Amino acid sequence: MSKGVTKQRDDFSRWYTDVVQKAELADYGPVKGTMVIRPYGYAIWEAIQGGLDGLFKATGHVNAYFPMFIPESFLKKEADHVEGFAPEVAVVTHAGGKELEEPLVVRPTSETIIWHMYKKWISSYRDLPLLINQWANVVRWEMRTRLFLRTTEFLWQEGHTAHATPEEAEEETQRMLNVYKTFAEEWMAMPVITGRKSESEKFAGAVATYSIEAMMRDTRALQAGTSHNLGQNFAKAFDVTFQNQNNEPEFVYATSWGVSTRLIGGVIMTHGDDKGLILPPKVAPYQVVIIPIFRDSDQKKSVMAEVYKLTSGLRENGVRVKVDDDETSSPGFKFNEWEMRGVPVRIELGPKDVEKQQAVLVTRYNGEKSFLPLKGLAASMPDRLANVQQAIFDRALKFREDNTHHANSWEEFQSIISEKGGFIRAGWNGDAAVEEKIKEATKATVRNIPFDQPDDPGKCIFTGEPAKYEVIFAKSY
RNA sequence: CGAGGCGUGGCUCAGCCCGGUAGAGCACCUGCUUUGGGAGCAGGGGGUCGCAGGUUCAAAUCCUGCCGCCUCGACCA
Repeated sequence: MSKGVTKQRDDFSRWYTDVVQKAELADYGPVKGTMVIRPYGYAIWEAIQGGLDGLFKATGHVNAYFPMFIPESFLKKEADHVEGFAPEVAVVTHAGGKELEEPLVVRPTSETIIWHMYKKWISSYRDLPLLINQWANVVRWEMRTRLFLRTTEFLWQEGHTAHATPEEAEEETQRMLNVYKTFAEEWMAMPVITGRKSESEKFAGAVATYSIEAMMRDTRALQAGTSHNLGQNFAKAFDVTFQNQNNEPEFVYATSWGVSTRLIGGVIMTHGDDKGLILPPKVAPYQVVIIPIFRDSDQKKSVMAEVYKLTSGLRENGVRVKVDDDETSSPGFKFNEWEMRGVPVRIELGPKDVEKQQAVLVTRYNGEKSFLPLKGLAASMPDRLANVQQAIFDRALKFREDNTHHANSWEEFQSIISEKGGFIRAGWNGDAAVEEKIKEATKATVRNIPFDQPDDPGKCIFTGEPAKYEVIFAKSY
């Protein structure tokens, strides 16, 4: 591993790829656009899965698994859906040494196969709601790819629910969007704006799409999760009806919602600095790394005795701790290495510390160094980690606020986008053609229409007409 | 698909113009000395120069074709 990474200020994209590879989160696969998620990166994903899965279960969902191969004809059953996904599906035409009777598509998302199955499982209002989630991989043949942010194959979870009324479906759609908001903010320390997507950006086959949008450290926007109200579109396409309490047949109402390994990209770009990753304690594979320091075997003995005592104390307090006792690399090397990997807290313990019964503690996000008595250190760690978690959230929120602007005229809008970047809150008349023109002129798009609306959305930034909403404009990933 | 660029040890690249023993830094291995912010010295292993043809006494180097990758545009969690 060579020293350092490209500075964020010099080239943010290169900084990102450098960090991903040097922190050993991921590497490129041999097929264009594919990604190998390395153990350290996968451990972050496991922490994300663990947190989200708990929130899904707490809201009544259960996990299941549906096949990766879908008959090509399924995809064609919903008009918008096929139109949206056809260009990016991988199709299997040969298998078992023969050409297949019907080609199979590798799922780009699972609505079609799931609704095919739901038809078999739903017949009465008593079968509803049906609240299923799956953790899976999906494949979308994208033209331009970037590790974690957009890869040909990626890991995600997709929730697919079935309801008896449109109100229930809408309620579920919003509930899960809020689960995503809670997770993003409380686990990943990534502040997000919830809102509805414009017609042009909504999911292929949805009635309405809602999203959480976060700001990265280069002030661009990242769509970090989406929740869709699918109405009866898929129920109609797959003929899924239930008998209601009046003994009448009715099409089922659907939702789907998902987040992906893109979240890892989000956490990197929300908190990272020129020394590398900064991980929120709640999703960090290791929350504390201990680096023992010694010269000879006598020192090693006394230092390691304290290290093991401290380690077991931390574990008893529920802290994920790593002891880096590799004797082939120097302490200085390890400091840099674990900073690159974003471990929230580093503890140095050497002969001087054993003598004084103290340890050196350095917090990653601000580089603060303190000397603390060994006594009580382990017990205080959960609180310290909680403080770090809160501090990096606050810092990210302040960054977003500092880089969110209001524009009152088209000229002002253009100059903000070209000179400052960031989010712009501005009025929009809701016209897709206007949205497209703004995109052509500035590359900024409507990220979402925030739920949090002012009493008067003002005038449309482009046409000057009365605005329908105040929306978030930004350049995005 | 349109426009540029690049393929040489694991990585980053030099060498190519002007044909003649395949190199550097990092990484790796061994030994000794080191270890509180990316240790030092000594020794060592590792490359069909993307692939296939051609020119030549001789090709990493010149010519032709093919393949792959990267950057920028049209698609997107």
